[in-house]
Amino acid sequence: MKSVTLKDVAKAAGVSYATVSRALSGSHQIGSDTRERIIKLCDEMGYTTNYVARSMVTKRTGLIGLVVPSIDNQFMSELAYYAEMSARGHGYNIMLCNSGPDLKQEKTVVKLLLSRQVDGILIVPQSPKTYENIRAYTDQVPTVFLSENLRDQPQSYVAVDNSRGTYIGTKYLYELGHRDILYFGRRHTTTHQFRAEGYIRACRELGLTPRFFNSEFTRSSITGGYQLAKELFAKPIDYSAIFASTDSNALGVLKAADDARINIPGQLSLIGFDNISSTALPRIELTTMEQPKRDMAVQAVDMLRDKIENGTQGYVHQILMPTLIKRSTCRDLHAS
Amino acid sequence: MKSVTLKDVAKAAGVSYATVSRALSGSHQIGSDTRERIIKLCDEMGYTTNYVARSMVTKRTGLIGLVVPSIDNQFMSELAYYAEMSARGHGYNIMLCNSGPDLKQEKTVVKLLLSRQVDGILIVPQSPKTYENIRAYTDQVPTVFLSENLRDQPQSYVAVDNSRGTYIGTKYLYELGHRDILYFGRRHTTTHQFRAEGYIRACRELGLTPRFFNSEFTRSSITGGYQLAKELFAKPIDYSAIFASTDSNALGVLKAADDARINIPGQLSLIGFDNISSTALPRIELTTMEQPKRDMAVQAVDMLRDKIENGTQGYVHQILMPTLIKRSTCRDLHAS
DNA sequence: CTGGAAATTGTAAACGTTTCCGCTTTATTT
DNA sequence: AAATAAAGCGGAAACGTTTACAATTTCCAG
Repeated sequence: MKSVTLKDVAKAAGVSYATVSRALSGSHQIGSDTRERIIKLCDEMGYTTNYVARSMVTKRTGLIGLVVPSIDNQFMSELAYYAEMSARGHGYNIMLCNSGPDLKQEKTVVKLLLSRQVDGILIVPQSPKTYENIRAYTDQVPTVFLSENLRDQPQSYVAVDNSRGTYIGTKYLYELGHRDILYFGRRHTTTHQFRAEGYIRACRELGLTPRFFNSEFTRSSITGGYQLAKELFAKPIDYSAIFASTDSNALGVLKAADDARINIPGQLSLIGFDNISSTALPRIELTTMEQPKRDMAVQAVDMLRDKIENGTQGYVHQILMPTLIKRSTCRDLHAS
Repeated sequence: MKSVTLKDVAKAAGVSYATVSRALSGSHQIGSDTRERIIKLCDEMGYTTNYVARSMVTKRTGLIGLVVPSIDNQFMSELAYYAEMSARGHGYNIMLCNSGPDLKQEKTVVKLLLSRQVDGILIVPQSPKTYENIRAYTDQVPTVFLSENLRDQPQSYVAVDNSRGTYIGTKYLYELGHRDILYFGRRHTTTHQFRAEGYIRACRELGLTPRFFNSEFTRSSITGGYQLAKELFAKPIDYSAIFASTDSNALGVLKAADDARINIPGQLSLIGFDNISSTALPRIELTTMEQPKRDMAVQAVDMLRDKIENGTQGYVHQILMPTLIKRSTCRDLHAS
């Protein structure tokens, strides 16, 4: 269990341990012959550098805290995958924390991460309140927010252009011949305010009347969407398409429609937002607006690295473009 | 950016920093009046203990390395969720690493985790070769394997009773009236050997003839299952049910069946294994064998904690029971 | 009062690195 | 050949804790 340290190999090599350190760090303050000899020796003795000790003196841990509401969520686990791969490629490791549904836990894990001396924090907020919830810590450590637009907040984030996403999506529905489009789902977070705005803007341009069906309390989950859709389908259907604020919500709509024997896309078209992997499943094939998760994750760690390594101050809002993924839930009304 | 240390609050309190340390560690080597005074002061000054420095002297980091082939996989992200929650509840944090598809990367991340001085490693193997791949490290740090049975290996793991799972599943199909059941998918990892064995055992008892359709190379993915099922459905269908080795494979079968206009469960019944969350989706509703992911994760971290905290030697194989989740892809042949 | 045990606090070492500073030794220039 | 520069290496401090040990104070019995 006792591992070999710098001192051990120094003794074996007959040099000071400063020399061993230099040999390994690729410093040019050392002769190439001794360097090779020492490196070979380290290899033989099975030496691996102790990051904890190194961190002690360099004041850098090479650790990035990743806090997500819940890693068992397709959107976040995809983000986490790309973030970890990218971070590790640049010499960082990821400390994963679930912040759960309540603000207290979110604050707790952020504090914990600070205690752990992470070099930076990547956080996908659990709610719009996250910003003020952890405000006290964001100036103690480089932080970038992921996937939730904070509108005018002095914080760095990368997010998709949500407004543009719904704009593109409703325009697509219009081109397919739809004139009565219902916007369904969430509206209360900033992300969803943006999405609602894009929808409204498109309606204005297209001469359509925006219509909403939403509830303050529905969560972005399948069951949340299902329950709300149940209510919706109890009433007469005087629209030809639904724009769901979220893929999960759309999946709930799909389920409720099946229950009510409403044919999608035969009687009703449906489009979602996010392009979570479930949407591509057989029998689902949901048309949706894709969030470029890979780019988002990669750019977020790049942004964070810049703050960490160059001490970049200020904040930047990185907005990525969503793209339309055409699948099978939207009917072309022009077609026979 | 400069944070307040023990020395700072010691100076402010007019005591030595050993005293401050004792006040915070809840040691009873200290007067309760000074303790309270110091704790209050720490709070006011915003002191948080530096885990890196603490680790230096305690030789414990409170870090658990979690290595998974890919976190953006429903099964693993669920496991990761419960593992992180449970670990944090016991004072540990999770360092997340994707090991990808190749053994080299898996070895690399394990080495990295050792350098990081993690107290233990939780690993879901990417292949049966994982065991020997990281054998050199498993005696340097407490390690428990997750979800892949290693049969007689001297390593601790927690896994589901795969053999029993397929046994229960095929018995269920039998009770529904099925007499020709095809086992579809993977067979080459130990996990899948067990699954195949359970299927064979049930067939023997029931007087059925085991039949396999598999390929050495199909991966446990939807597309892998899809491609293999394409081949399968090119031939005549002389069986009434398919037992897919994996939910993902089953989803591939579903897709291929839809393509081939084979009605599931009308013409063909289908059962999977794992109960990944996609199986519960509307229009999918796959009948499957559930792996108790939460229990698996929790027990794995308990096992690891025992090794870490009590220095428990030896190894233990923890086998959990799978349960049948009846949904809509298996037809009851007795019913009208 | 006094002796000594118990309670409280201080001192200092240790953990394994990195890095600044200075001392040799060798190479280069004039 | 002397003077100067450069290269290679060792010594030692520092990072922020915990903890064994020593020192001091408090308290109570005799």
